[in-house]
Amino acid sequence: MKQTAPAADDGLKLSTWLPYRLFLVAAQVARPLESFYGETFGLSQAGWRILAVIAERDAANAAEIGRACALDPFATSRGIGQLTELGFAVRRAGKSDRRFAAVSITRSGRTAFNRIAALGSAIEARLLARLSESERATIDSALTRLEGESARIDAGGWRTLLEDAGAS
Amino acid sequence: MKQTAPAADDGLKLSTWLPYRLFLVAAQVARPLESFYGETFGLSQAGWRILAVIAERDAANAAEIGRACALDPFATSRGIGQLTELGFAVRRAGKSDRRFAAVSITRSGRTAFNRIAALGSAIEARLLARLSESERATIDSALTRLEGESARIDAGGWRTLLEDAGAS
DNA sequence: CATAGTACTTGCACTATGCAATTATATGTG
DNA sequence: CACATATAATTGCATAGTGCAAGTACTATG
Repeated sequence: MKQTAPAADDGLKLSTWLPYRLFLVAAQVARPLESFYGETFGLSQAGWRILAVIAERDAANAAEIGRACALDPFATSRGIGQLTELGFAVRRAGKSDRRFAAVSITRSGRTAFNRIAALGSAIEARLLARLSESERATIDSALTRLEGESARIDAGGWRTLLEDAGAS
Repeated sequence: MKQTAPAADDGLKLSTWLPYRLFLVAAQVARPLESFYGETFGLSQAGWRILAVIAERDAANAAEIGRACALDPFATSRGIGQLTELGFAVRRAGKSDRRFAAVSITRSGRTAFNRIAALGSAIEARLLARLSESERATIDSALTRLEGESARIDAGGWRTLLEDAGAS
């Protein structure tokens, strides 16, 4: 009476499945960066992403920030809270409409950002060094399309995915 | 007395930084899959990854599983615990050395795996449809190198990264 | 000027995670 | 053969992160 079933199945192998491979690289590369800004500044992942956004976009409101770094409004609000506590950002009320926050990076926030960004650039350089010039170009253009398609997949939800697959 | 500093900085832009772009695609694509196996089977992310590993490798021990899906021993143990509670896996003691677990997928585990894998394959197909044949080949070979390099980056930690960058 | 709507925040319950300590087993040593 | 040491896996507990309901502050509209 055999209980287990090591038999034939759908051919999905984690190690060759594209989304998992992307995830693996992203996760492995994020870990050292995360422990750096965590240990050094007490910053969370959301905090770092928001810091990076307000470093290039002044007086952003919470919704803009959330969109730019794929965070929901709650996480965004908490991340901004963390940054203001650390003195890396300031919240002011919006100019015309005071419901909108106007979040700006501070001088010490920019200093922190530059230190983290240096590490981030070093990581990216290490990765890019493994690729030829033409590979970089291919990946750059392919990633743009994959970003778009993955956003649509996400927006559609799993029900849509099964319908589409069933209707083949 | 200007407190904020929207001035020049290190040129890191989140939206063009390779690790973030990989993360974005992986995260957006994982969300619908995650809500599918979460709602349908009450499976966590770790649970799904372990299920995928034991679907292709019978009688694996916890360390093997952890390595194969990049989970630490604690998360691995808990994931296996979840799978056994759901009836998707069984733990037995190792044959020669009883310290090693021998985790195997059950029939209902395989059924669940096949349903999730179908959705996973549909997602991958949606992504691949956006790429040409030659792009797929380029990305496949590039990802292999990026996986290796990111593993080294992770293993080295952030101190190593700064040393290397400083010694340029 | 009350009503509804928007942008954001907070509180609270729930979940996940990290790490110390524990269990069970195996192996080397006097 | 006892005993210290090592290894694989698990569990307990404190802490941190998340999701969602409700709340605050403001604006727009009939």
